[in-house]
Amino acid sequence: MHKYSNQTRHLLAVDCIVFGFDGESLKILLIQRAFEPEKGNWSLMGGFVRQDESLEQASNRILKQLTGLDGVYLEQLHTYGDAKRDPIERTVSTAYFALIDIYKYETQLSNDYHAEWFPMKRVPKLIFDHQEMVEAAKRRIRYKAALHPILFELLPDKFTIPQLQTLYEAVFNTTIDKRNFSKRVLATGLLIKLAEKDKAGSKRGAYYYQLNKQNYYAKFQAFLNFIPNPDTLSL
Amino acid sequence: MHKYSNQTRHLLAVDCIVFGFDGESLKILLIQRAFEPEKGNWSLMGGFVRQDESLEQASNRILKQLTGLDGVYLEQLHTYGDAKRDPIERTVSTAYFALIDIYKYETQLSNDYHAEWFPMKRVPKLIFDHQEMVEAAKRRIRYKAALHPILFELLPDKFTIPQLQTLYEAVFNTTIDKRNFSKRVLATGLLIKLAEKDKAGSKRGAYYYQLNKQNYYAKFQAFLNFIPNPDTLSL
DNA sequence: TAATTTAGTGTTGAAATAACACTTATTTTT
DNA sequence: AAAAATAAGTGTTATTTCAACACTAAATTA
Repeated sequence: MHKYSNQTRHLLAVDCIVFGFDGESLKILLIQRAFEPEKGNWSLMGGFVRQDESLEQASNRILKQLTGLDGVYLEQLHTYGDAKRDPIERTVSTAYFALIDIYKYETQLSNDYHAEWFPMKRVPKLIFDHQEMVEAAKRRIRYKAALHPILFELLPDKFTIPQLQTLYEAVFNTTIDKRNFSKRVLATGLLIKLAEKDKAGSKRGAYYYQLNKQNYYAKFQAFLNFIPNPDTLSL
Repeated sequence: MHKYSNQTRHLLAVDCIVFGFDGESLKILLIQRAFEPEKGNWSLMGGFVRQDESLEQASNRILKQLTGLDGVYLEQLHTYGDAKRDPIERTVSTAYFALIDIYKYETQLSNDYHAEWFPMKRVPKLIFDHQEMVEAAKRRIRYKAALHPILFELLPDKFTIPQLQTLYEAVFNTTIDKRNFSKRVLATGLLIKLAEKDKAGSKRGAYYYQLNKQNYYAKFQAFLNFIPNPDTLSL
């Protein structure tokens, strides 16, 4: 029995903007919608919120369905509540953005959902207001990454400084002086240098680093100023 | 007729965290809940989202009901969707925070809603998860105000630099050197000095300033670094 | 063994920031 | 009418941070 009688009830959904980094560019995982309307068109992965499920549970469930991954960095982005945003029936949707290690993504799932990675710069036309959600997610990841060390979530456990720099350059669509960059990131105290080298990326090989988890959690909220002149970039 | 059949429908609400500044401390407007459960206990002002109303429309409607104000600075904070957050019946609530000029607030409305201003540091126990919403709003206003000029929304059209400084000191719970503060804010190019003085606050009187609206909108998104060492403050 | 490729590192000038104290205008008190 | 009290307003300097800049080292390939 409903106890707040007389109040309208609404459909509630979550949509996930999934970011990955392939060493080259920042990418977003999209699916081809399986049903009408807009069947076959590109869309974010989403789903309805169930009766006894929190929004976080719903988004984690949907993310797991799509990627096979658990325990992913997931952050609530914004709730989209325009009465006309879904042409079928009014649906309010909370968008979450996720940062995953693209190499942990289970690619066989791509087939199930007709999923595909698109470079951030070449996102196709999307259904409903998903375009707007993606734009907001792009702004948010840049905003947040300029101040907090979230981009490590996109890398594997072991990574090199040149890889990290390429990631920052991709996210901010800029180039950074490598001497200044390495000084800056090492000064955060977030990195632990390993003895091992990555021999794949270059002839000489670059040392692997891993996150100092303790410092990472401790300093996460501080303004780290990872990026020179965030002002001058169009965030 | 429902077209996404089989999907659960949910109650949807908005709750508003209303900030004001009385020249002394940052305050939050709370109401005494008018009905059971928790009747008479302190609560945020909120209400259900109607059938054909967006979340923005709902929050503006509720804010107007409570304060008499239109066109207020209103920003979506977060959506709270825990299945058990409302003990009566599952309700998902999107929290908005509002910044108002406390002297434009129509105080006769206080009676209708048993509303009262509470200093940010002395917020009473609140119903449901409203405490958590208020904490999130406090973090957000600091985070945002450290980088963007939102606090002007709390001041009247004409204000003095000492008033502005008191506001920043209240929000960040710190003291700021007044020479450095005035250099910093004047350097933003956001202020226009008026010929008139405010004679109320001091014997000598302080010059009034007003916002340069054009620069305000143009520079709003830039990282203005309004606050020295935002790191060292517990944001 | 010479050539190629990418990793790794230090210094210096410029700009931003933080620390600091006195004078001025006005009102209130004596 | 003069003195005291109060808050406003303003500049300089040392320190820190930031941006600009180029060569050497390690390993592979030709």
